[in-house]
Amino acid sequence: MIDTDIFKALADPTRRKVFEKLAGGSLNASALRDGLEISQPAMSQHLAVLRAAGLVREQRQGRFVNYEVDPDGIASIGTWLARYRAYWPKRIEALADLLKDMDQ
Amino acid sequence: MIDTDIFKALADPTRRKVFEKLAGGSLNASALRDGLEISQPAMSQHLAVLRAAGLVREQRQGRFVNYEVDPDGIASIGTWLARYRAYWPKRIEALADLLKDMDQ
DNA sequence: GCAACACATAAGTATGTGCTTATGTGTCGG
DNA sequence: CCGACACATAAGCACATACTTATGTGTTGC
Repeated sequence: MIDTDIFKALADPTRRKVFEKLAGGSLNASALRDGLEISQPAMSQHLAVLRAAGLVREQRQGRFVNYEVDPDGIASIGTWLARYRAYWPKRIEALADLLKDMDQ
Repeated sequence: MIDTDIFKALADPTRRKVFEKLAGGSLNASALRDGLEISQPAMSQHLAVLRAAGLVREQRQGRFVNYEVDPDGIASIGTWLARYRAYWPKRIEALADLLKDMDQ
């Protein structure tokens, strides 16, 4: 299950913080570290998990590796969530149609 | 973090299957078992996790306990996902406004 | 009342996860 | 070239998780 990897990846608070940082723009592994109190290997491992889940993608630039949000991961969550649209507040049932568009 | 509980709960494939079953309508713990090869205690424990995460709510009926999807849990995921709307396909950027409505 | 039922909880165990320290791989500047 | 740098990987360890078997709690029908 690809969903398993995605949800597992997001189940860790540190990884969600990293992901949120990347949502603000592309950053390399070192830049991602400051603010968060985390060792270099730990960050590297977290990024590997996010990458394997399809939530993040990397782009080598010399000796730096730039990470950015992978829209495919976000889209997967959207698709999963769309299956339960019956339980979203009624006001936004129009959402269903929009999500259907997204699947194509 | 409430998000941690939600993502952890959904990271388990069995729990996602249970949740999907409940999305089809309210069911008691025994009814949830058939189809899935899972012991009674294991199901009970999974339901406790889903309940603690706010994804599911229970309703005692005599000696049965009826479970159903809790819309609050679904809404929480929607709210989380809304923060990354910049990375959704452009076509559904209108989604952002709809999600904003949901927060109230 | 009491046996069968529906479910929860306790305790033990195997496996998974996230960290650590140590080391490896590739790149850059002088 | 070579030392400093940016990052990945390996191995070990503490703790969490998902299961098991056994037992507890409350409800129902006879």
